[in-house]
Amino acid sequence: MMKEERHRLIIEKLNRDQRINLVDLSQVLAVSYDSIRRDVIELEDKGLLKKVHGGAVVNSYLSFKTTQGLGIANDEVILLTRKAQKLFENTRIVLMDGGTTNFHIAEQLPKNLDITVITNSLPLAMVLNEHPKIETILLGGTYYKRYQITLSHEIMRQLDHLKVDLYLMGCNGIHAEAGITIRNYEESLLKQKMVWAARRVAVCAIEEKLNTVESYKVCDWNQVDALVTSLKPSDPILKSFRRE
Amino acid sequence: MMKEERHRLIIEKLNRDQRINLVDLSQVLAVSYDSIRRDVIELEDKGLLKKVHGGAVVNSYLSFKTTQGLGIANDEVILLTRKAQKLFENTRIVLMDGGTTNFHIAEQLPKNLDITVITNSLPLAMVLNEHPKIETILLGGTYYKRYQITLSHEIMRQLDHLKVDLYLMGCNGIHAEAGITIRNYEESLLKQKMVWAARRVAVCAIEEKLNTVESYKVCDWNQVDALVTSLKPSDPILKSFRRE
DNA sequence: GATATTTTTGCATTATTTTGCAAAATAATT
DNA sequence: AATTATTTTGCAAAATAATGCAAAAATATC
Repeated sequence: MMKEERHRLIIEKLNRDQRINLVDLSQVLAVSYDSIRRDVIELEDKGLLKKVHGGAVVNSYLSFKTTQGLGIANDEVILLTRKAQKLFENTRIVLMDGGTTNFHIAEQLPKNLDITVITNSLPLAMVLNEHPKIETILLGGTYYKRYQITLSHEIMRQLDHLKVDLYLMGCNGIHAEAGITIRNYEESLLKQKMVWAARRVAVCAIEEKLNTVESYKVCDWNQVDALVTSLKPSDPILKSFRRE
Repeated sequence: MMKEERHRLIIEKLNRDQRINLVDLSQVLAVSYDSIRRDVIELEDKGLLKKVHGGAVVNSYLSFKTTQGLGIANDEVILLTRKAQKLFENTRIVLMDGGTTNFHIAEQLPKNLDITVITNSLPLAMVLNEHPKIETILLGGTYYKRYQITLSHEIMRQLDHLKVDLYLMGCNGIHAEAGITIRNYEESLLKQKMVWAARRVAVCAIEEKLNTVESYKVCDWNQVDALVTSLKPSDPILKSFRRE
């Protein structure tokens, strides 16, 4: 039996029973305990289940559905979140705003990472419940249900007094000429301020955002210090973004 | 049976019965008394219940983790939330803090209610996603994962400039002599400020909170303008709370 | 089609976690 | 004060997890 097929069966059984047991599974699927264990590790990496001693349980077993509307990470996003982890090295205070990409990056941060995350995204703050060592600070303001973030003048004022090591920016469009653009005016103002408050700015984006332009500009491309994508650095799509 | 599965069953039973007994549980789940006791300790660490001599009771700050995924509020809470709706008549701006009771009240508000809710509770803000006409303002600050609320000096300052029509206060203990009390010091300071910022203060509480006292005092009983419980107004338990 | 390369698998060994037990300490009850 | 119930603590056995390694299988390359 092939690995992919086992993965499918494991997820199916998990959805039926809410939990699975590794020993049972290895017998039912007639492969070694180790293979099942490795399958479960892979599925956990993809965020499809939560491994526990003796088996696995569905991801939201005892946790609030923060993923409401945020969807399950696909392979491209998983690769992206993996690569993004390097940004957190030698970093103490990180600013992260909304968006699915940032959400998944936060979700996959190492459980013992000891940093401070400042955010205006409610789902992002809540997903960090599972990371006991991360200190989370939530920026207050009017709550925008659609994007599940807060926005306010108050935040602008708070950012005046802040200098963070890294700003992980979510965005809609990235273009070498047009710079970073998004779809919401209010949010673009906030992001400008966040760029200002950060020593280093990073953008993590899936392929479809590259070389696209949206309505409101946040900053120029040269104000971004790092771009993380799922592509190989040599990919021709990235050509226009190369500097020097 | 796996540990995680027991945890789920314990929380489920706790939500049904309001309290559980360790000896019974160890028989029902067919594991040793010690294992159950250790389970309960772990669940208490997660803030999902409160351990008492010989068993455990629901934690009023029971994170919505549980209520969301694992079944629904019980009859007492449903009756309470029904009655609480009346508080929102002729009200434009409401301050609501954390706690399951407030969460359920917010969840059950009429879909077309047109008010502004100011809160420091993330689950409460998110549950209002389903109420398109309610404007939500989130108070920012350090995020307390355990209670899923924010706390900060910043909030105190913001409340200085605020006068709301109604403050719906969550609490742990209500007593005619000792007043309103809770278990967390920082939070008690915030609640004091919220009382100050409100023209009218209401407390919604399940029966077990009546006539109990916790560590930190928020205010005197006579500072509370309305008490909503699942009991009939004539119930003898409410005798000491009667005024006039 | 044969060979090299990578991926997957099962096994053995070594940690780690979980579990149940029993003695001692503490709290509740009469 | 005596009795009973519950909690705490340390410990050893059992179950499970992690790791490194080599054989087998699948895939790519020539």
